[in-house]
Amino acid sequence: MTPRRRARKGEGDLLRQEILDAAERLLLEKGSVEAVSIRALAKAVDVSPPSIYLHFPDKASVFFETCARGFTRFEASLRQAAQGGGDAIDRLRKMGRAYVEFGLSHPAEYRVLFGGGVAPPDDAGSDDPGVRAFTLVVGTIIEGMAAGTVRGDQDAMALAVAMWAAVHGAVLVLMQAESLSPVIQVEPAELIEAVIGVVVSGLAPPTAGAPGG
Amino acid sequence: MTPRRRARKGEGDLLRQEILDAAERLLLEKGSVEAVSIRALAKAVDVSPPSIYLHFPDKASVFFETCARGFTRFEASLRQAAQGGGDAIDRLRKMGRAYVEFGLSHPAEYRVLFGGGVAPPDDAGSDDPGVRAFTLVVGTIIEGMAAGTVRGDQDAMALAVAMWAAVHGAVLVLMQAESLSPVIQVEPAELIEAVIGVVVSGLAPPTAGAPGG
DNA sequence: TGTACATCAGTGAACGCGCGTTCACTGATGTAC
DNA sequence: TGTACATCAGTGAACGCGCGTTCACTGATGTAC
Repeated sequence: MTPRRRARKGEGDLLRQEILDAAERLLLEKGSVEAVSIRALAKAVDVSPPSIYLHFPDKASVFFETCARGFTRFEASLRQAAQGGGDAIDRLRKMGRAYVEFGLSHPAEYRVLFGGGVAPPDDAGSDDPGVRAFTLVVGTIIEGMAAGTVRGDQDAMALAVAMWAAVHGAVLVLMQAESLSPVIQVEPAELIEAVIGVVVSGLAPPTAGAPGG
Repeated sequence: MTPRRRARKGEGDLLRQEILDAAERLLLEKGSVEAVSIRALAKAVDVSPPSIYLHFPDKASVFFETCARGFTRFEASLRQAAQGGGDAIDRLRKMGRAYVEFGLSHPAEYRVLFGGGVAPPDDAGSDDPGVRAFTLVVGTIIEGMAAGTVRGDQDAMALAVAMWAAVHGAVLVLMQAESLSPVIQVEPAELIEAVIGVVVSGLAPPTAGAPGG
């Protein structure tokens, strides 16, 4: 391998960024951290494997950093949805859409972020962007309860988990949409709206006399 | 290693079953097929690695068969819930509980079955137990629509996917309940009921004037 | 019942592979004089 | 401006490891005579 042109002064971070970009790309392609080797990563950025270690202490660190970037983007997209106008229910609907769309457009990254594979650093505490995103949902639900547009007969946190679980499941189910298509003959876009529609109307106050949760 | 006492006549399947049992146990312990090696499996049944190949053509076959057993049990438990009394909504609620309880009591197996890792055989078609279980949900929803207890303004298949996604997400979120506990201070049992309550009331006909899905 | 033999469920050793990581080395870049 | 030198981002080769799988072999079991 002819040596990569050595980084000039001020270009020290160039390879580092290339590595992170390639890690993200390969993760998307391969679907899991285990399936992306340091060797493959090095090849993708046209560098020898040991070069990776000039920029990261070990493999886990590379993917941890990749995930940190992903989480930050995810939170930003949910926050943007939460800041749109409308009442709490409208905003919850928008956040649900943003969540599902993020997941479906970054499937491998999503899997890594929310698959429980990579734990956020212990020192992140509630500064973890995933936690911040969840907190956005909780806050919106509490606002809705105060305004009477969200049912008040359940714990706000429990309702937020319900919403979170539903959209999380929706992403995973829709990711397999191709393999499901022989069974389910419905358009993906319609499925997204159906899932969000069901869970959001489940968040509304129960009709008097209807079976509660 | 002192040779395992050779199987006697009629005991030919003994080791085979021990292997499948151990595979299931190790899968639960390790959490993924990749994390369970043939060598570890052999050690667990106190046999040399090549012995596995006397009973299965390769590693994938061992875990495929393990999963087939799991899927069958899963479908049975959902079917039992579906056969309970009550109207469609009641039965959907029971099926939801059965789904979540199955997932939480067989976490690793659940991950393998529904994580998209192991595909059902192509020749299974709609005889695949997973598909049969899903079909149960669709059928119950259609019954409910006919009886007017389930909303008729959406495709039955789409509503079934919504329900499926919600309970699937619930299982995965609740599996990480320990790591979530600093964030969510709600009892798991309460969370299960909240998720099912939300999705089931979202399946009911929308209140006139309320925002539909 | 006793003995020679076929069967076949088990074995230990070894295969080639890709992995993460370490090591001593190289040579272009930038700098001190 | 020219030259000797320090720096350090890159390199190729090799490490030890565990993996799935194959192979020729073994020896208890069951059977034919």
